[in-house]
Amino acid sequence: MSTSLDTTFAALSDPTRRAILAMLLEDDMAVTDVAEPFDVSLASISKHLGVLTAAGLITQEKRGRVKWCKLEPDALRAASVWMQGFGQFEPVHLDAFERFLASELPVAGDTNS
Amino acid sequence: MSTSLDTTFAALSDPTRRAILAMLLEDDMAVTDVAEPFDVSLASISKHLGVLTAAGLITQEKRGRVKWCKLEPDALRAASVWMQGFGQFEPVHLDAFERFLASELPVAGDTNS
DNA sequence: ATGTTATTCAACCATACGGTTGATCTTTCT
DNA sequence: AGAAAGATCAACCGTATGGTTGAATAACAT
Repeated sequence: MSTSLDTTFAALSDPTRRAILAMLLEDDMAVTDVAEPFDVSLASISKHLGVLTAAGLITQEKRGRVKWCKLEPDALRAASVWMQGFGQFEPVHLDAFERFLASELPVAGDTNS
Repeated sequence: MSTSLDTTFAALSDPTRRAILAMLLEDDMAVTDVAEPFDVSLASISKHLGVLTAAGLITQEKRGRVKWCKLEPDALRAASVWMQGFGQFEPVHLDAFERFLASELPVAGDTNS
C-alpha cells in the first residue's frame, strides 16, 4: 500500500488538496459535498480526489450513486517520519495545527498561496 | 521567511532534492560536490538547489568561487506540524529514519521512485 | 420510460517541471 | 596574461499538471 514519498509530497503540494484533506478530517464526504466550497469545476475536484487516492491519502467507496471519500492518515506516516528526521521538532501543539487549518480554508475565493 | 506549504511540499516531492537534503544533513557541501553522486548535469543540480533555496530548505553562501549549501531544517517545521495534525504518529524512531535515508540514496543509477 | 442526480471521461489549453547543451561570468592557479 | 575550475544563465525539448467544457455512465425518483 505504501506509495512513494514522491507521490505523497506531490499530492500535498496543492492547496486545494490539502484543504480537502482538512475537510475530511472532520468526517467522510461525498464528492459533490467535497467540491461545494471550492470555486472550480466538479471535474477538477474529481481529478484532485484521484490524485489523493493514488497517493493513498484517501480511499473512495461507492455506495449507491454516491462515492464516499475517507481520509487515510496512515499514508502520511512515511512522509512524517522522513521529515522529522531533519529536526527534533517539539511535540505538536494542537493549537498550531488549528491555525494552519484556518489559514488554508477554501472558504473565501482568495488565492492565498 | 516562512514560505508556503505549497513550495515546501513541492520541493520535497522530487527524489533528487530529498537525496540532496539527506546529504546536507551530514555536512555543508559545495555545489559540485552535491552534484557528484548524481547522474545528471551540473546545471540540473543547480536548478534543484535553486528550488530548495526558494523553499527555504537550504541556504547558499558564496565563499571565493565556491558556493556552499547548508541545510535549514527549520523550514520543515510548518510542514511537519501540518502533517502531524493528521495522525497521532508515535515518536520517531531514528532507526526508521535511517532506513528511509538508505532507501533514497542516489548511489546507483537505479530510478527507485 | 423519463428525467434527475452523482460522478467520471475525453479532449483540449496554458503553464510548470526536469532535463539537456552551450555560452557566460567570476575566481583562483601558474 | 592566460588557463582552468566553480557555478549559473539562456534557450530549448518532452512530459506532467491544473484547469476548462461537453458528453457519457450509473443509480435513483416519478
